[in-house]
Amino acid sequence: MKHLLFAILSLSLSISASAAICNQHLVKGTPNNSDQILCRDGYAAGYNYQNKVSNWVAYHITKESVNAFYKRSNSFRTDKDLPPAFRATSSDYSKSGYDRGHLAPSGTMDFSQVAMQQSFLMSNMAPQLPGFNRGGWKGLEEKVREWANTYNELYVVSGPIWDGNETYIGNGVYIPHRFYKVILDPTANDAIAFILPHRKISSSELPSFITTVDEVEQVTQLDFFSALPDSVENDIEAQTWNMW
DNA sequence: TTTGTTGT
Repeated sequence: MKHLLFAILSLSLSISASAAICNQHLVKGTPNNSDQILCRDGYAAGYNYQNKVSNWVAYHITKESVNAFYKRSNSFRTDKDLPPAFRATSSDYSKSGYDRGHLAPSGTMDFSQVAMQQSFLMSNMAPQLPGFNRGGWKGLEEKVREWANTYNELYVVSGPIWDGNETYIGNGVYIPHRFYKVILDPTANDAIAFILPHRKISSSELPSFITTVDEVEQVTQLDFFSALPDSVENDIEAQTWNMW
């Protein structure tokens, strides 16, 4: 009986702990329910069973979190929290010509060893061309870490844009034609958004991909920052933060 | 590289 009570207590504690972790990243709103929401220390993800890639990953970062770092593990792991039929695996990507590109970046999730390791779950990956992943995509995330230093605290949501005629690698991992990133400064209530074409891009091209949160919502059918008061949400989503 | 990967 003691053991049973202990088991129930631990289970409820672990459930409330993971809900609390999700709450931290989703406090400004959940973009949509997707097929399954995954809660990690460094980010929350809305996973797409059909495409085997997350529709969105959301992460709250601070000046402190981006300035702490653990050594990159490079240990990519299948996400066992997903039903087996819908899991992407490293072998899907192997010899495909595409990188296992992080949606929530390792370099931003490395404030603890656990958070860094969780960034290597395959549910946080999308097929990305090397010239994209190691070029402009990486450059934009470096910019995000700089902005976290400048503005103290940010909410970021990032993911693929699906247009319905993608091809796939391996056992059905779909290749996005475009990717988005939306960034909110909760202190000043300012936002900026990017839509990046999935091709080789350099960091110097990034300013040409700036757009509004409204535009990203239109092409993804997601709803960002819905927990903000409507007037604030409408205002920030229609303009671009002059931060570049 | 306080980063991002693949292939041997």
